[in-house]
Amino acid sequence: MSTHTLPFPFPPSPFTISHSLLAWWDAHRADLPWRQTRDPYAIWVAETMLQQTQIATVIPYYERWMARFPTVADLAAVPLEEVLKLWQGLGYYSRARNLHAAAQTVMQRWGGQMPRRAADLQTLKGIGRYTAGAIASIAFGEATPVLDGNAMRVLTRLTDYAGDVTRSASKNELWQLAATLVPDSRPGDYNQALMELGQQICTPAKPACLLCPLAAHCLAWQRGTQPERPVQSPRPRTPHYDVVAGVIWQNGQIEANERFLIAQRPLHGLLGGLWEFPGGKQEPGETLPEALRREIQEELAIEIAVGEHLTSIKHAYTHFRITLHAFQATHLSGVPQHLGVANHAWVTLAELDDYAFAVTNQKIIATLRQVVPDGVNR
DNA sequence: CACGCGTGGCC
DNA sequence: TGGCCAAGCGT
Repeated sequence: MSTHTLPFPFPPSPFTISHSLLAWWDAHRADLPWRQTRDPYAIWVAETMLQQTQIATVIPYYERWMARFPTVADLAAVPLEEVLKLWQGLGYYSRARNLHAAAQTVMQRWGGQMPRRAADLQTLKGIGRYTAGAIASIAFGEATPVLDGNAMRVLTRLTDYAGDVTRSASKNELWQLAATLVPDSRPGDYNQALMELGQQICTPAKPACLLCPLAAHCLAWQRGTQPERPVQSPRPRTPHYDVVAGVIWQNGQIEANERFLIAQRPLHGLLGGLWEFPGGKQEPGETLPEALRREIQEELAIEIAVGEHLTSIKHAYTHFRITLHAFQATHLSGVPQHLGVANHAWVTLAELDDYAFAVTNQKIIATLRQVVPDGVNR
């Protein structure tokens, strides 16, 4: 049990809280794929996929991943392309790149064994304070805290904490509280119980306080302030952009084994390392075809003629929205196989399956498969 | 330290 | 519908 003092008064003893929580969890814990093992690598993969991502979304990705890369050695041995392909559609692609790089670090620097202590785990790329605590407590039994969005909601309500949790100073106080509460016995179970309480009972809207094992100790429940916790400063409104993409093929009429031009995005930044149909944002005062011609010229140094509109796709990212307009286009002076651009490829419709695309471009591909007649590219 | 980074579900 | 939220991390 940690001996840190709380930054605010909270009478119940840590043992009272952890004991009630563990009793509840033993009766109500969900059966999840990554809970059938103590393999630190499996826990690591699951925790990384679960960052900012819901359980139901993660499960099929986790199953595919563990079937394809059962050990850290398997992961370290494959090229990044294959890793990104398996991560396709899961989002936050730096997680996949970091997992891959850290697997190679584990092989080279740690002799193929995951480090056991939270402090050592946190030196690996993509493993921060939360994930280090999760792996160390669940796989190795270290009495170290975790604090995710769920735990933060539970703890702010339990103590009726009024600080703005978007500020890191507030998060530090809550980490301290979390550390105070972690028991020496079953710390991994306790940490999972804390998060699962936030997921199942202490939900953002309409928490089920009547079913909560901690209600007797909960200051927000006593005061009726659950809806006001946690306190968060509002996010700014999300802007909207119109984006164009060119599906570039050789002739106006589709031929057998028609090839399309795709480009790989830079390894860092938005959708880093993924492939896409080339294009970009529309500037003010530009028509969509004008924007497409300009973007293609800047990116690939070729001139195109913009043809038929194929589809428009609305998509919401976290901080902005786009409408992606896809056009058929043809290269005006024949199709160069080498563009002087490193990360591009001419591929058939069937070969598109080998590349990792973001969801917006997956939708363009789906449209393309309907437009291109059967028998071509098959 | 504030911000960029994906996608899907919910209302 | 747009905004909020989800087992966060790196810079």
